[in-house]
Amino acid sequence: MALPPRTIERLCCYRRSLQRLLADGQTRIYSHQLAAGHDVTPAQVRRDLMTIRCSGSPARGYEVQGLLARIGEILDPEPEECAILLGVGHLGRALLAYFATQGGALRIAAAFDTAPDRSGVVIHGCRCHSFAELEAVIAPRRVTVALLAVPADAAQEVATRLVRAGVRSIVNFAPVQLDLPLDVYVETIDIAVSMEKAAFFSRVPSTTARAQPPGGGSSPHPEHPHEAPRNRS
Amino acid sequence: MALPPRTIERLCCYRRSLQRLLADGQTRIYSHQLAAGHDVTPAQVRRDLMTIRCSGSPARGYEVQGLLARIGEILDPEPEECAILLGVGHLGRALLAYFATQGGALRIAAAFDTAPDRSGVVIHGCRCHSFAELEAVIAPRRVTVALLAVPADAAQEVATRLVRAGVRSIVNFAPVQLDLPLDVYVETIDIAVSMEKAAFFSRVPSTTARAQPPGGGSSPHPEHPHEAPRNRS
DNA sequence: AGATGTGAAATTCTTCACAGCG
DNA sequence: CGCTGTGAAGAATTTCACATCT
Repeated sequence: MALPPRTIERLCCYRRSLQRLLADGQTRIYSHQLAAGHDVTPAQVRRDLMTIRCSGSPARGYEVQGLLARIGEILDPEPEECAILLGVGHLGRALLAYFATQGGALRIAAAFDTAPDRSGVVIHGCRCHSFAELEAVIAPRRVTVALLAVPADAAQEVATRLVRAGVRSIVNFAPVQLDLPLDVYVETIDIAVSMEKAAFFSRVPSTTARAQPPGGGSSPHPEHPHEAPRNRS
Repeated sequence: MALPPRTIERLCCYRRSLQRLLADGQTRIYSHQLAAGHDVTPAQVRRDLMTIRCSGSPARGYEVQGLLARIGEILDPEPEECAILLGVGHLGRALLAYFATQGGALRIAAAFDTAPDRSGVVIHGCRCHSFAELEAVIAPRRVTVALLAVPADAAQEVATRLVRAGVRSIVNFAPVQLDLPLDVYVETIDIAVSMEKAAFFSRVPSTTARAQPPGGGSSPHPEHPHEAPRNRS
């Protein structure tokens, strides 16, 4: 089944909440509870869960474990899948530190950098290789995702080489648009853009202001009073 | 004028290209050229530029400087505006390093951390303070954006305090949903989610496959053959 | 009463398609 | 021509609203 991109994103988020909930011993949850933690409407949660064919009971809500199992079926990589990191500068090291502790299902199996003094060393539990070894190191592995944290002017070249080596999906931290085959998925995380956006919306409080119940007066019957998320774009 | 969030995001990206172009001495550009570098259709570019009331000439395209000036009017912060950084761990330092060199218009004026050995030092040109000094340090400044790079379990507390101190906009790197007043803009950058999404779409090549010209045969007249972006979600 | 499940409506965003200009 | 500017169409996404269950 083909799932909408937005739904996938939300499922990732729901899952984190659900895992925490399960750890805390909560076994059931209502759509509005899950919605509250994620700036979405309960209707959105129900729709998302419906989309992945999860169902709950009006009396008891959804089973936390059931949701986690189903979301896991969709999101979990196969056990042998792994990620690699390209570029072990400040950002690369931060990523290694982050995934060394808080890491999800996908582990960073290897890192690569041009600087000779970064080759061979182990940083936050991850072995760092020279770029020359790229193909050799990833060939025997099943590398699903590459984290591209190299300088902007090297990003395209490295990305092209990654794809030639078989990588199907790239999380790109370089502030450039990568030109790659259509069947390669690219998710760009552009911190400067996020910051500019944030600065802009701190001045102009977001176009998509939540639609107030139209008409000036007090609407006599606000029906479901609890269906309102935050208003962020 | 209220601009759609997606348009704002694209304007940030266009601007970077345009700045590079200008530096290279190019004075004019057509919508399809700008589109090519950003995975959007020329129609989208024209629509975006129309939305911000830029116009070009059919013969010569758009003036690069004119576009930059207009985009600047929209995106540029006022000169005294600045950003602050919360949390000087691995990620925080990476952010400081990044903005020390490649920084845009908004400078990081100060950083904060709980660790005593990080107080008072200057990292990548940015002075690091103790959290106790937060209000005192930011009070005389006009802090528009806060970069929140503290551990997940501290994020909510710090965010609340930031808002109380007058911050209107937060770029949140912690993998938690912040509960804040509606008028505070929050942009969450969740690397784990991005990676899970990337892993998923490496397996399931994206719902929104670009619509092939329907009907099996060769369409006799594919009209504008050059209006096709990448297909990423 | 308060949930879920879900067609249908609404909204947001993108693309089409073409008039008009140079 | 090939490009801009743009109304109108089309997609994607979200929300409404209500039948239904417990």
